[in-house]
Amino acid sequence: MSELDLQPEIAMREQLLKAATRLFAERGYGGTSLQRIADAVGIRKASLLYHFPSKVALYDAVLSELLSRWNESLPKLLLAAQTSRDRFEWVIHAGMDFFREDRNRARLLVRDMLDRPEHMRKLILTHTQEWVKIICDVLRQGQENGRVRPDLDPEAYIVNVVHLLCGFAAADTTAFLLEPSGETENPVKFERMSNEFMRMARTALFLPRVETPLAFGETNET
Amino acid sequence: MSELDLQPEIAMREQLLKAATRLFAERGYGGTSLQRIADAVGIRKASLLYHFPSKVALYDAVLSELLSRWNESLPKLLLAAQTSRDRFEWVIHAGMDFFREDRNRARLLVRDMLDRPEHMRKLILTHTQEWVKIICDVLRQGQENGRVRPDLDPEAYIVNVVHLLCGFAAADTTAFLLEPSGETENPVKFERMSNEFMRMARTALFLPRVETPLAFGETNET
DNA sequence: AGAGCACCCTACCAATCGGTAGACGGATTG
DNA sequence: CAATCCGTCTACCGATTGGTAGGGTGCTCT
Repeated sequence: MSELDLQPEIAMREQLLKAATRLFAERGYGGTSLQRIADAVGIRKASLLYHFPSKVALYDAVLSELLSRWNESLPKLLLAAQTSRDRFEWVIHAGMDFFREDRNRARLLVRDMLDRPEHMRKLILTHTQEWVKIICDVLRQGQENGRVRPDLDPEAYIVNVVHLLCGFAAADTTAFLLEPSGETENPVKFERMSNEFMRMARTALFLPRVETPLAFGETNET
Repeated sequence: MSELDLQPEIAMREQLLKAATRLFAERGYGGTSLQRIADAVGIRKASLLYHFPSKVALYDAVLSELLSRWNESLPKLLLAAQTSRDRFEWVIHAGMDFFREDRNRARLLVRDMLDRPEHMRKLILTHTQEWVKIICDVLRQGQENGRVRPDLDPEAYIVNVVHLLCGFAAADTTAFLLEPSGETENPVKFERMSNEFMRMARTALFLPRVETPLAFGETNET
């Protein structure tokens, strides 16, 4: 009886959060019952409701844990980068890795955008408004310096890049178009998707080096 | 009593489809009950189940109607365009308008991608595979002709553009970042989003005209 | 006139939903 | 040892779920 429960109860709450994250991401809030979550970790529904007072409380906990994880990983990257080109690569890569590392995150966020738009709006506002502003300033500086394309719309550009990132939520489905036969494994496809994504974002952002029309094989420093 | 039912029963099935489309898009499959759909059109749940044998049947009907609408609008556009630049603008615009015309479409598709990935995979395959191939061929031709950027990955590019399109599903939420104060009305924001989206897709696709580095104010013919 | 059909209804079903009440066992603490 | 607390349990709640059975009602076709 002692070898059945690996750790006594240290991780029960975390186990629940993990299982709930997966299930909410896969089947949505309405499509996931407390029963199912409880089954996933091998306890009874009533025991689940001891740890979280209600279903929405559990859901909110899942969501806020995700956001805190995001909030703790981003600022470092913003500070770490040096040149503007660096900063670009780093930030986009950060977002991409964050979603690719656990695709449930993207799914969860997209789902919440669809299920509770007004709620997500506030949430996005408080969690991203400031650094959206920062990035926009950098972009406008770049436009004055002649490094960033002058016809780029900074805010709209960022939102579209976010949309591209969210695309990874459904990448398991859409990436199928890369090679319908389905021979290559998913990681390979994601690599192609990521590379092209980065190329698109980069090309649509920077002006080519003067007098060499190709935005291709660029070296990056200030 | 005769003025209550505007048209006798001509449109009952269509009314149901319309209401179901809206509700499924807003709250998802699991989050929408037959009761609610029936209420939305003012009949009883049992009467709904006369028109559609089950919930999934209704859902499938909603989905297949959406797809047929898409299938009937696309080929025309593909044929109508003449030059390759034309074709590009037309196709992307077609997708954009299709989703913007009724944002429930985007929401519904994205939801289904999340809810039933494997199902959507088959569906996407049968409905889009052929013209993805066509577009890819055109892109590769363009690469040989020196009009399309040589480092572009055709398939991955298309998938990413699709992701961008799907972004309109959540645009009500994300477009908030354009101007957090929320003064401008949504149509204005969507216009900005669309313009920047087109600019990104275009810039990341075409090589600039030789010796003029700006992809800006281009005239379009062969 | 009357048989059939299309359409909507009321009434009901078992199953599941989120959530509560309270008992039990095993530690911790006085 | 007794008291207490924590975590899980069984048992139950009313509401709602998707779905069925069958009874009208009115229209059409013979």
